[in-house]
Amino acid sequence: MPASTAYPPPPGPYASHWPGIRRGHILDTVTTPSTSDWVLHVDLDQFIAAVEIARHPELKGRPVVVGGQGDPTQRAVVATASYEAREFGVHSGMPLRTAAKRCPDAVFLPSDPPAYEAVSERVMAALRELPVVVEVMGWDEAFLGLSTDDPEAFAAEVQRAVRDETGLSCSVGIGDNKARAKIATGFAKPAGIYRLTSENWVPVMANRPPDALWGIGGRTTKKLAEVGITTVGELAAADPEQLAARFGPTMGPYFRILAHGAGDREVTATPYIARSRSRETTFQENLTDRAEIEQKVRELARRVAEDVLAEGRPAARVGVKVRFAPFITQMRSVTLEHRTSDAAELERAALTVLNRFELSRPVRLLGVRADFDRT
DNA sequence: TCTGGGGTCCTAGGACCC
DNA sequence: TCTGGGGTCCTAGGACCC
Repeated sequence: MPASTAYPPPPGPYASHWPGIRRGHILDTVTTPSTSDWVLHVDLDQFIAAVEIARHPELKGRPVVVGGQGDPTQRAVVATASYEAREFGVHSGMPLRTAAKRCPDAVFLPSDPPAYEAVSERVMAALRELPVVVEVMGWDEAFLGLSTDDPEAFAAEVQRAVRDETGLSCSVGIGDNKARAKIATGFAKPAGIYRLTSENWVPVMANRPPDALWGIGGRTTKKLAEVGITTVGELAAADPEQLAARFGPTMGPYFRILAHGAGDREVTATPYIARSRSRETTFQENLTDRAEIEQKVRELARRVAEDVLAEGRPAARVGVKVRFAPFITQMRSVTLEHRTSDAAELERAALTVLNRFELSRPVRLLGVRADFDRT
């Protein structure tokens, strides 16, 4: 049984998922890249399930569901479902219990993060062998920056390299920036190649719902619908002032920019600097005993302290997260008087913050977070 | 659908200060 | 005191992503 049931991406030096557009940035909304300047987005197909199938070849062709301890009666969710399992409506984030109901014949396997991490490293190493800049975005995806006159041929070479190195299949999106490359990958799946640039952006995207964009999810799509915006095309044509009034001065105009397909095209291999480290646990049985709750917070704080120490920079804030039954989440935090990496001090701070909660309901999750100062 | 774990960034209100 | 206006910091929560 793995000690951890962590889900991708693991803590590590990964790039931010924030597409990186801010007020004041000059945006490239219409230009076509020179023929030799491309962003590729590589995404492994059903990565976790594929790793498991690779080491259990007898599972090939069967519905496979990976998550938690592999026990569908437990409180846990699906990390990845194989394409066969997806046919039954099983998808990532779904409770294992629900997955078992939808697909009773599925094989349930425990999540084994170290195994996925090891395979991921081989994939990334294979990508780095190519004449590209590699920006890792998680266990199973990366952006590549490169120069070529034939991006499709290069994408096929990427697929070949990954398959030869690891036996795994991947999809490749080709774009004139990161946002378009990322979205293109979705159209390439599985095992395909797709190109999305300013040339075909409007015909491909204009009639899709806003959550087809990277950075707009279900909540925002719903709110946009309330003001009559139901497609990417409508969002692209919306009044920035009105969007700012509804979604804030940064997010409002930013959504419109996303709808134009604009975005950052800088791919960087520079190691990522973490802003925070956190640990959290959902309990199989809710906790009600205060002493036990305190004990769990201590344990989490010590694990966070290890991560802080490994980071080599002191923590500046400590936060505690409590999820009460049925599913009410609260967070409290403090700015430390002085920064520290000391486990005892971080533990003490976490307990002080815990004291500010009213622990009158059963607790289903506890979490501890340390924030670093941004420099 | 009884809903994991680890992150990032933005927003908004209040405190506090000049 | 029947109270302006701007700036910054702190904190809690929301949304999104893998």
